[in-house]
Amino acid sequence: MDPHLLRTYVTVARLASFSAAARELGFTQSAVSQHIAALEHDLGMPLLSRRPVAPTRAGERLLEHAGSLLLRLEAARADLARMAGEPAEELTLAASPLAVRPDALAALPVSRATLRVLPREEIPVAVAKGSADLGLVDGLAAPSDPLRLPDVAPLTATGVAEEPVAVVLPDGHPLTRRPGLRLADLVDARWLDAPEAGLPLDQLRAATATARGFRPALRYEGTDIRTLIGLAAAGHGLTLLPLAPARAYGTVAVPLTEPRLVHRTELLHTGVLRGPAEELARRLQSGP
Amino acid sequence: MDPHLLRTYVTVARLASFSAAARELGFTQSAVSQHIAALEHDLGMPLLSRRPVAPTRAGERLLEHAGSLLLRLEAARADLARMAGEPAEELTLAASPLAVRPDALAALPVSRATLRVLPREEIPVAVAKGSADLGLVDGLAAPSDPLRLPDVAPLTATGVAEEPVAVVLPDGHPLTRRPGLRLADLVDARWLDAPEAGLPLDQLRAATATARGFRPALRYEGTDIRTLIGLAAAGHGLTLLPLAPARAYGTVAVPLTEPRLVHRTELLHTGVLRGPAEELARRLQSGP
DNA sequence: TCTTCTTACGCTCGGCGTAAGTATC
DNA sequence: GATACTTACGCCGAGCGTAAGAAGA
Repeated sequence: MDPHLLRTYVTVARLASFSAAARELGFTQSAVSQHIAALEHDLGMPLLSRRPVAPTRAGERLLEHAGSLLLRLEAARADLARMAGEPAEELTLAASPLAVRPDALAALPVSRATLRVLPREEIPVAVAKGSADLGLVDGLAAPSDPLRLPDVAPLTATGVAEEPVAVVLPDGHPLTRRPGLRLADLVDARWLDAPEAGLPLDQLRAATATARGFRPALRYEGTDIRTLIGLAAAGHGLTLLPLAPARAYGTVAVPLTEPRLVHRTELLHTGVLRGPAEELARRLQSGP
Repeated sequence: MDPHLLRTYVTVARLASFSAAARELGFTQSAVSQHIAALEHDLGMPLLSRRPVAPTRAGERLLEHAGSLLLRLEAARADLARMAGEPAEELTLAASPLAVRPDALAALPVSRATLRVLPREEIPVAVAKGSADLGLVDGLAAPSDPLRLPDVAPLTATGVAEEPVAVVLPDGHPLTRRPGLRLADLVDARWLDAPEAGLPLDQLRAATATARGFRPALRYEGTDIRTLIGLAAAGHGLTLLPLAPARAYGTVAVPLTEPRLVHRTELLHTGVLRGPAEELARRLQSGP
């Protein structure tokens, strides 16, 4: 279970070829063969079927383990490396689309900073790997509950903002008049499926015992919120957004009152913060 | 960052001695010295201060990473090993104290089974490492929300039971008459601190923005629920328990209505279930 | 027959133990 | 000076590449 062997294993599995993996890793194909043989011998079972090269059942399972193992290994190295060098002049902030609020933008230093917008799940990974110094993630949670983040490495999360969530309705929709909406009112509605730009609807599923999942309508794969709101306003389906951006373009959005959920933003970082990263973190936390 | 080196490192750090670690690991003390030197060279920084042997700041951080890393490595091996051998006759069920309900006990096979009661946090670890085939964990959650479990390895969790939670009150307590209690009514109360037997109060803290933590009273370190109830009935402090056990001994317990939380029990297992484990899992899931 | 993985074999280097060295209590 | 970690050095084995072998398309 040497990480080197695991690394070759996942590469072989991904490329479905010993020789291609060898090229990518800079080994001879013989070495790759020996790696796999060693791993299979160590675990006492075949991991790959040959011709065509495909993981066995056990191999599939190993891939799940290996992924997070190698990620954590990389995270540990990156974390320690950050402690060694000097405070680092340049700064990278990774944020999910809805986590970027005006006050966060105001806190950014004018130069030597990069703002990288990524899908929600990739934020913790980016911070863990060290490809970002700080992360801003958003999500749905009960008021003052922490977000459910995949713990990909020992990261520290601190809440920086909470605000109500609202359902964006097309102009003239019958529910427009209401001051607040319950999710139960909307079980028959069609929802926009926007995994990158919108809020994760699957977190709502648990809350609504009545609804057996959400009926998806159009799917939007971009990260632009304005487009998402446009789609909702055009009647392609409902979408859930934090109240402020939901109403930013003059669209009609009604707060969601039941279940009681808030849009929460958390700041993610590793153990020690120094230099510009520390400065930015302080400003983001005291910001709103 | 070879796992062998990490293992040596955590051992040295734990024992605060190179030579003691060498004895425990079956190496010469010279080899241990070389391991640490190799690790420090690889990461480019000192990890341990010598005389006395103690982790540096970076070393402390590495310990956090190394712990979960080695655990996951062990979990991966155990998981794969379980897929290889035959379905295994003996069966071990690890459960937290409050997860063991009468219906779970009824589902247990009469022989060749072990029921191991452990503190809540150790259940996922036991299942991951393979020292238990199945796990039953309990905790507090919003209705039909999954529990927040530390993801120590790719485990599958399925809900098996949910029931109301109640506050155990001493006889004659002023709040006894009420049909239901809100946590806000109880912020001034003293709570029993029973991390192993009781429910995790820290999960409540987030829910009560008003209360700045709970005022702890007596601390109980055992796992026996009857004792815990006895302490509460004797007026040593309040305690939170699932409704049924809370009232099992004729004690006064009032359901908690706000925040809306349930006592949830989940079944934990790894990817594939075979033999008696599969049988038991099915019975536990359909049980209540 | 060509491609692709496996096996044989030799070489090199990593890693362990023995033993000598060094620093701290 | 005793204890505990480090360094020197030699030996063995792990792991890589070259090259030959086997098996499927």
